[in-house]
Amino acid sequence: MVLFRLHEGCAVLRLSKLTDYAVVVMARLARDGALPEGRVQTAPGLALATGIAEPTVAKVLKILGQAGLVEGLRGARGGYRLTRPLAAVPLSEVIVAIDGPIALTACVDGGQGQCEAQGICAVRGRWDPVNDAIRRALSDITLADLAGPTRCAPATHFAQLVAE
Amino acid sequence: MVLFRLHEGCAVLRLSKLTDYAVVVMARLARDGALPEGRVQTAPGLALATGIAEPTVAKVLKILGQAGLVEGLRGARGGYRLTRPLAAVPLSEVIVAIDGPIALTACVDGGQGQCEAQGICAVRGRWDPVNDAIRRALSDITLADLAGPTRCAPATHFAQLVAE
DNA sequence: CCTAAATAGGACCATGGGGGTCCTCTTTGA
DNA sequence: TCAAAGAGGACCCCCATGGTCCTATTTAGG
Repeated sequence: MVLFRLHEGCAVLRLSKLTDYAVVVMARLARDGALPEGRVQTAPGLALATGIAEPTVAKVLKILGQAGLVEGLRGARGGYRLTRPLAAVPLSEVIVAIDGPIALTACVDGGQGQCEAQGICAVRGRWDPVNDAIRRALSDITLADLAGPTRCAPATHFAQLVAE
Repeated sequence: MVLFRLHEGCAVLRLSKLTDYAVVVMARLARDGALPEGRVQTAPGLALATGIAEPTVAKVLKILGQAGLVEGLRGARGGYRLTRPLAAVPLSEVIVAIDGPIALTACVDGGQGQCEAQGICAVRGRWDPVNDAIRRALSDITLADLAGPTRCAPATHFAQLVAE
């Protein structure tokens, strides 16, 4: 399972800040019409719109681009746009793009040889139902469910704004 | 959601090592008959049985004791025993005991005033379905599901054993 | 009554992974 | 030809976690 701490020390599950940013940035792209075949939005512009630092926005967009979740157009008048509408992007895909595969323990899928060789790990394999449940929950929710019809800012960055 | 990294860098969701240890230690308590009203098991003994460092085992047991998941008996011939059978302990309770409340973002439950004051966070509140789904998944699985009938070692510690 | 064994409850420190920034190269429209 | 923008890295700092240790308290047993 993923526990999101977000530095408030109140939550066990951690969602990486970058994933939080990614959701916000993609929601902003959708809001501004940067949809497939639509007009693009620049990283500096998205930084201004969301309040997230520009280098960070650029970093997130590059990662999302590698994962195919956004399309980057280079050169002057370049920018980014979504490759799919938000409703077609499960949250799990964003998490995987930013943080990697979703699993609770290292005892998943791979690593069988190790555990069996030692023969002391009876827990091995039993985390699978948990992992599956988590993955399913994350796959059933799309970015359209998270992004409201209006503008938004990341929860984490918001805390920074308040603190300043 | 909770992502368990476990230092292999392959998983997005992170489960804290201490939680991993807690599951293993509690499973060992059950295996050795340290059930409610049963005989107790000492921290040093559990350390030997599980291969986890003794100070770490002691720390985990103290935390579990504060959460009421185990009962500690002081003095000579003292030790720990479970307060409930494993089948009555949802995984979520162990996670909460070790890491704190389970939630994906800080935008949950509390913090309403902040977000509304700023008026820029449209995502707020929309994480709730995700959080609920995760909590539900973690609550539906008990330690009995994770702990096999035989002995076990934590996945993380196991990796250390292999590496050495 | 005294001692040993064990828990309770802290303080304390090191480390590594993530967040964040910056630099260079490439592409492309005007 | 130039400026704007993405692509792809390298790089650094911070702090949360994991791990250890110390002291006080409790208690069985001789």
